[in-house]
Order: sequence, then structure tokens, then C-alpha cells
Amino acid sequence: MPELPEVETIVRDLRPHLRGRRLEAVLSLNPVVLRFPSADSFRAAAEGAVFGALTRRGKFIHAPLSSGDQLVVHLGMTGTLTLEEEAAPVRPHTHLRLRLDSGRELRYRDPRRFGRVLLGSARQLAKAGLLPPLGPDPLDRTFHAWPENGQVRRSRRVVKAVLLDQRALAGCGNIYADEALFLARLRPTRTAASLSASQWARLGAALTVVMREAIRRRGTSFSDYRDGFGARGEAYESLLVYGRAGLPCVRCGRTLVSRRTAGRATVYCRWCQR
DNA sequence: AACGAGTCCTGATCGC
DNA sequence: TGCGATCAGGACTCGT
Repeated sequence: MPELPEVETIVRDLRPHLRGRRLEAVLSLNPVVLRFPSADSFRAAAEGAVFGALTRRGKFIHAPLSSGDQLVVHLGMTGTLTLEEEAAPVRPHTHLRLRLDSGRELRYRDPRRFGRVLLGSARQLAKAGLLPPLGPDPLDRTFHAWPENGQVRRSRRVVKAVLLDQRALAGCGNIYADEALFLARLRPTRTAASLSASQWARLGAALTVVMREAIRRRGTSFSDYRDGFGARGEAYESLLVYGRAGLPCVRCGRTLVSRRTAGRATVYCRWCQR
């Protein structure tokens, strides 16, 4: 399940290999993952365009094209975006294949099809409501002040729900929400409004630490995640709570519990997180 | 306002 | 061994 660190790893991997490369042909395109525009328009707009430098915003990958359009990819739960040799076998659930003038292919694969692909100008995409508003990104230099939005701070929602809300915070998913809450020693079921200023500061710092550490390890390979070259990341070994329900807390040794919070499986330590 | 539930979807895992 | 049920969840919609 790609979250910010996984998407950032993919963007960093692909950026130098895509920049300046000409998109020669759309070899295949499954319309079910294409949210905008039509398949025909996609081909017409994509073929012949030259890639600029990839960027990331939250969990979205933005690839600017020489035409002024951008190719936008969200990986959903199981999406991968990889650069492969032409001769490499095409795996099942590959929904998009773009041939580059380097002789390689940019391939988008997504078994569960929760991801999506868009192509258009920023204006077009925003107008169509396809680029939802995103909150501050934990890698932004100004993130230390998060959340500046008083509505977020005063919200009666549980803090876990706030972390998963892309309008309040961009790029966080279930894994790193649990990890950050553990590091900040905060119970996921606390309401946002109950957090003190220093607790918010702790949480913001924890988010940055958790994300940066995961990027350093090239992302968490839980099941489907692969980096831009199809390799696994190694952050899974360093997860402290996610996927460790029933195992001892690394800090106090007591058993970690799992319960459903904000509609998601949530693992925490009842002793360390209050 | 904010929650839960349902929706999309496939694959891993579990119980019988 | 094999098969059906269950669970996983990002983002969205809908009902309460």
C-alpha cells in the first residue's frame, strides 16, 4: 500500500530516467484505470510528448509533459509504476505501457485497480474535480507548524482519522499513521481537540521522522509495493506497530492490541500510548 | 460535522 | 487437497 515514502521513492527512482525522454507510443491502455480524458484523447495527447521532472504531491505522482499537460498517477492500494526493458515479460494487471525513446517502457500495474491515471492541464484536471485539495506534506520545510489549520486542531474526530484525511495531511496512510502515533506516544482514539500544543508538535515531528526513515529504507514492501525498478523496499522490517498486533511492544514489552478505528485496523500499545 | 457502511477489486490466508 | 469465506484498504458516496 504505497504511502508517501513509497511514492517518493518511486518518483526519485524514475525522475532521472524519464526527464527529457520522448514518449513514443502508448502500447496498451486499460480504460478502467484512466479517469481522464478518453482513451483516444489520452493517446493523442501523450504520444510525442517529452517528459519533464517528476514531482510528488501527497500520494500523487505528477509527470509534466512538454505539451503543458501532466500525466498524473495515484497508485491506490496495489499500484506500481516501473521502468522496464521492452523485452521484459508483461505481468498480469498491467494497465498502461508507454514506450520511451530510450527503448524502455514505463509500466503501470495495479491488480486491485484502486489507483488511477489522469492526463491533462492542471486547470483541466482541477476543473474536473480530479485533483482533490491536499493538506500540508510532511516533507515540506514548513511542516513543523502542522496543523496550522485551527479547524483540524479543534476537530472532535479521532486523531487517527485526521492523519488519514488527505485534506488535513497529505501522504499519510494506515501504516505510517500507526507508526507516527506510536512514536508520538498518542492513543489513536484520542480526539484531535484533546491534544495539547506539545502533543501536536510531537505528532508532527513523529510524522516527519517516520516518513524520512521509511524513504531512507526505500519504502515498506508489505505485499505489492515495488520501487521504480520493481525491487522491494526494506522498511517493513523496521515497523514498530503496524502488522505487529499480539506481539510485544518494543518500548515496554506489553502486548500490542488491534482495534478498528476510523474504519481501519489500528495497532497500538495501551501502556505507552495515552 | 462526523461517523459507519457500502463500493470498487484481487490475492493471501483461514477453517472446514 | 481444495474450496468457499474472510480480510486487507484509499478514496469516494450515501445514509444517519
